[in-house]
Amino acid sequence: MNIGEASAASGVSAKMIRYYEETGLIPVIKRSDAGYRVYGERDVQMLRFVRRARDLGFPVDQIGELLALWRDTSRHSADVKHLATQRIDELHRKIDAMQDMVATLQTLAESCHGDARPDCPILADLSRDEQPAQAGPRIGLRQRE
Amino acid sequence: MNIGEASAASGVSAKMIRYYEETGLIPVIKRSDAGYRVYGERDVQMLRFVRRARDLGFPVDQIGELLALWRDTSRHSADVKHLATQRIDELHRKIDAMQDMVATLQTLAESCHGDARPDCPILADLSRDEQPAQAGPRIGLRQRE
DNA sequence: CTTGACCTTCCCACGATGGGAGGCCCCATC
DNA sequence: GATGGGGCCTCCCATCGTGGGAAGGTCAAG
Repeated sequence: MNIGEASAASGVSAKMIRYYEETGLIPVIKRSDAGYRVYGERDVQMLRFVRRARDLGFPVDQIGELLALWRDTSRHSADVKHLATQRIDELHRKIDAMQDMVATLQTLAESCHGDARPDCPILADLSRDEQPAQAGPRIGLRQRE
Repeated sequence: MNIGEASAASGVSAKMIRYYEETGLIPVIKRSDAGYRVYGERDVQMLRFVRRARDLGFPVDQIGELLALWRDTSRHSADVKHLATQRIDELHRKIDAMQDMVATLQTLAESCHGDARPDCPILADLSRDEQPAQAGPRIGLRQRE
């Protein structure tokens, strides 16, 4: 099976399959005489595994760990469960942060007339003077600083 | 005020201030004879505005719109409110998606013993065969082997 | 044998951010 | 006036996951 078929069967784009191989997330695949990558059923299964895990929001390094556990038939299910619950905790933290943002935005939006007048507390709040020193528990989806 | 002071006063790193200027999010700042960027109070206020909006998770292009509204003293507060409520909706959608992930992960984790045995439904589920949602109409894929 | 879908590698781009090199500039201290 | 250190400048590179595209080799069907 060539990369195109493997892509169609796994739902991972050919670009990303090559990228995963290059970065070591998945092992180097054997080649045909012409240099084409040749995939087997097991490889497709592995790619599907990666895609599902990405869909669930696992970061790539965690997927590497999951893959290692998947390949290791003597692995402890506790290890897998640990990664899953860890991921659940992370998601909860992000959800909380986003709910905080929603609350702030809602407060601001409610105090904004929403008419043709130019005064809007949202803009006033955004530029208000505050102490930027204690950047605080940097809510937000990106890991900055 | 030089960029370092503006950075400290606004909470935006000097790197990012230059980046925002380069990408047009904020206007080009005037320079001293030596080529140093020189900031005024109003500029610092603008940078604070940007940082606050980033903290609230606004994507950069939306911040550009907000900034335009902020500068435009004749703007309609309805425009601002619209952006805010739009952002609230987006956040709600993301929160829902993440809660779905949490639910899936929790179901999987609950059905995993979490002991030393190698069988764990999480791994089985991740590699299970499913219809990969056919990424697109890939014309004429050759069927070999 | 031609055609064209497919494969290969390599380079570029995004968005937002940080790191660092190499080179000016400014001010304080000697 | 000279020297030193720290701030500033512009570039380049890296991240992370993904897509786009060019240039060129391969393969199967007509």
